[in-house]
Amino acid sequence: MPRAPTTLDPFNAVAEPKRRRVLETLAHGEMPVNGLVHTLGWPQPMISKHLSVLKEVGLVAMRQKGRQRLYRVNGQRLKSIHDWAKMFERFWTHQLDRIKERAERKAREQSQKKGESI
Amino acid sequence: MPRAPTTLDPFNAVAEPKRRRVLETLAHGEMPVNGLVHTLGWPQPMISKHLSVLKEVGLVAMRQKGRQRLYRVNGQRLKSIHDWAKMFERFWTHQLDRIKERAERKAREQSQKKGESI
DNA sequence: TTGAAATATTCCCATATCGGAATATAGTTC
DNA sequence: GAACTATATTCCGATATGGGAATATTTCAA
Repeated sequence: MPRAPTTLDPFNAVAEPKRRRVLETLAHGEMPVNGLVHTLGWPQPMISKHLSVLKEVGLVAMRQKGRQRLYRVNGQRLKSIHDWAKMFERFWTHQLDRIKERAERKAREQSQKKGESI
Repeated sequence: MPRAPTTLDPFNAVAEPKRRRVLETLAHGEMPVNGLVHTLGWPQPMISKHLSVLKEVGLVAMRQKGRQRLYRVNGQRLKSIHDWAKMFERFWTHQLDRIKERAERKAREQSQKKGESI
């Protein structure tokens, strides 16, 4: 079984670093494809292909304006990633974890010393 | 060029749905490999392999206790995902966007009507 | 209608992946 | 040190991928 398709969900789509850069660029505001081409300096087909994936998973939305296609970030879909990560919030805010970690490190250093002296 | 390695960064590691489930399970607290095996009901080598990826990118940490290996979530690494997504926060909290979106939808409906009447 | 601009799609290929099965390794207990 | 427990690693094959190059499609303008 191969890896899950990039179009399976926002997590897979966002795994590709270049697609993250596209989103970051669009964070500045709605932009046509050529805007991204010039800002990022990548070949146009490459931009279009990445946009296609982002659009399929709903991370960006598009509207047509003349012969241009203006892409923009879709907040709701990005929120889903944010919400998922938020579920681990206590692991970086709670002071308790740092204390526990320090204790563990000390314990490890202790056993380390013991090992070295053998 | 194939897809970026899953061990490139937390984003790639977390793309795999099963690895997300492993992390969610570990959110309940430190747990040995067999704990995950019994909780998730997947083959042990599968759990070990996913843990290996998560560990390589630093999303989990491990400590040995007898013959068991206790895995736990690493908050700092998960925070990096949270922080990245947070950069788009205004796209789901800011009221302005919803207003703009509604205006755009209206405009689209308008041109839609025009098209239908032709 | 012909042309040009803006964007999307197709075809190709080298490659990392996930799962399954089997096996290897480390630590414990007797 | 033999048996056992807990976990990790290896080997395998099918598959979707991302980039490059070329090409197709859509839209406007003259």
